[in-house]
Amino acid sequence: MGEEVKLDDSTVSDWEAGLPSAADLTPLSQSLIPLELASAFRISLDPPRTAVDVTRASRSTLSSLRSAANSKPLADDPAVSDADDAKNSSAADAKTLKRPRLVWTPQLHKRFVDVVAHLGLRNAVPKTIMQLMNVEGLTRENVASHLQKYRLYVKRMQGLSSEGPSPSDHLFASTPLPPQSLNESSSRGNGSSVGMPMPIPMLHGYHGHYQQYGYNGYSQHHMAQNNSNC
DNA sequence: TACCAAATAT
DNA sequence: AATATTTGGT
Repeated sequence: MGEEVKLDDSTVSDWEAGLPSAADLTPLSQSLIPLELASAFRISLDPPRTAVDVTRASRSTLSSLRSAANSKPLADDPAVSDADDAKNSSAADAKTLKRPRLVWTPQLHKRFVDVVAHLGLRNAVPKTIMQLMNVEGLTRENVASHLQKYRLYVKRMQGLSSEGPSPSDHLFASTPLPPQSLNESSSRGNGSSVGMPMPIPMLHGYHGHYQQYGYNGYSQHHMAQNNSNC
């Protein structure tokens, strides 16, 4: 109850405003204690950190700040502004960096299903789905992998119509099946029909620029049972 | 290049 | 078990 600390990119940017520039700081990859001193006083030095470590650490920091502010401690946030990241570690490593495994929370999965339903199963391909979901940090591969499983689930469910989902279907079963949306224009190869004025009324909700879907590196353990039914 | 299903890896 | 990655094909 009460006390909601709004924490977004602009807030973080404000904090960063007064800070020394990266050039003024000793790189984290470099030890603050000279080697000789360290050994003289038996100070154990931290192992050297790579740029990847540093980037991961700052992701993690921002991530935990956001989830704390969210009072939604169970789901972390993928959204680490790459605007800032890009300054530090060159643009190249957005690809190079090993992201934590994506966790398909019920919210994230719901968004996925909404988009797929909107496109119709025939037009729903990974790239388009990813774009329409508009979740920062979500990759085409993430979506492709999930889509593959989802298709199997749908096929399985259609085969055995009128039968309840298997107990192993937790996630998929938590979202109603796309009402046979095998519709929509079947043009593959050039999907420019999507994204213009009329389409996608159903994707509400996201006025803000950020999402707090579950991405999240560690602890997949306790994921709360978030079964929101309409 | 994107896509796909299947197999396989983590 | 859930997600990622590889493979071999369109």
